[in-house]
Amino acid sequence: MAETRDRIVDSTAELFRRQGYTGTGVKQIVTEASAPFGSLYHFFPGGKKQLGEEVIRWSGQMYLQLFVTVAGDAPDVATGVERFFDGAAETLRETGYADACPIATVALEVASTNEPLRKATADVFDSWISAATEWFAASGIARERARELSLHMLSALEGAFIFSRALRSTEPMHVAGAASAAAVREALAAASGKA
Amino acid sequence: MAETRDRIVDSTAELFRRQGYTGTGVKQIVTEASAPFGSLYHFFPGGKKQLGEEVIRWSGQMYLQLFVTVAGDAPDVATGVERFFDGAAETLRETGYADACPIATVALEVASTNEPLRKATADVFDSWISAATEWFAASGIARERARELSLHMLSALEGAFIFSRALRSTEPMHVAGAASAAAVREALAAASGKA
DNA sequence: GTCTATACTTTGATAGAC
DNA sequence: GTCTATCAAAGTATAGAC
Repeated sequence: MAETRDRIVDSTAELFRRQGYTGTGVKQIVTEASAPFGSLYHFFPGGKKQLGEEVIRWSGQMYLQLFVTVAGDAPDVATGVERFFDGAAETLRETGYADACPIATVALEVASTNEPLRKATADVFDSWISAATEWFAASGIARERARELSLHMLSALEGAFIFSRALRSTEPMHVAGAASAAAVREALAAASGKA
Repeated sequence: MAETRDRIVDSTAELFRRQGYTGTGVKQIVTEASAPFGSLYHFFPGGKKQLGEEVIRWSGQMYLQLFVTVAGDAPDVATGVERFFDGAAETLRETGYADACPIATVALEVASTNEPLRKATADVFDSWISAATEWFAASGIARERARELSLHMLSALEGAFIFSRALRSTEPMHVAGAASAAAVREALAAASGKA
């Protein structure tokens, strides 16, 4: 079994993604993590706020890593995009439409109510956008176009999470994935045609 | 000044969209609505749950109406799409990135925790998808393609709200709007080419 | 319909023994 | 580091006078 501190972070991340920040209580966190109540305030003297910020940043890194692993293994970027969306759809189905983006719910909750946490979500999103932009650019797509593609793809992904979870259907995720992959293929064709 | 009941619904909708369901308290609602505390339970005997469900459905209708008004006035569907996204970006900027989708935050919060409210968000989303599909189909786009376009466009819209609010930037919304409009133009060209 | 007071529960957080 | 008891505040909801 992992360290107490790690279990707390892990459980919090899982609860945040399903119930959001305000919907998750510290008592529920320590119960889920099988951790002593006192340990939460031992490791996170700043309480729920400090824990929340750390979980947002950590979850964001993990999810970026997942993207790199799943999409980076594909033969080309368009296929990589499609695989990532299909994987997200499969995860949704397997978990009863619970496990989606680890920080989207929190991001919407705190955007207008909690500046430190909002900043944390913004930093995570910036890191995703930068990583995707670099990835597309490495395939020969002009940097400006690569950034637009990244923003549109990530927006489609996040929005598809909302629809798929609410409708309990993988259709929105599969459609968004196919459309995003198509946009990437087009950009690739335009880039190679120009070269 | 509007009726007490209407003010309660209106204020709740505004608070839900900024802070979500769990983040909004009934005391805050009546304060914001300048309504007597007892009136909330007079008009909504089912309490916060009943009020929440009604607000979700009402907000969803209002937002669909806004879409029809803004996008329906445009000379063609692609321009309509672009105008709606640009309008959303403008609203975000004007309100300090607070006023986005009226039910997205709630939808993510309740998707795995509150079945009646989840159902309400699903019904609203279904109505949006159907309306957009009909709208695209009326321009000659094949119904199946029209549905895909609708899902992708609405996903991009919702996702762009997340990024724009967190990053406090209209860029994601403008990019998503331009990309969605481009996809619609392509579908229109394919439809007229085939005819 | 309005308004106040209040009951009951849950929340985040702290103290202090071990 | 662990664990329990407990606090003050905020949450939802109800009762009853007006």
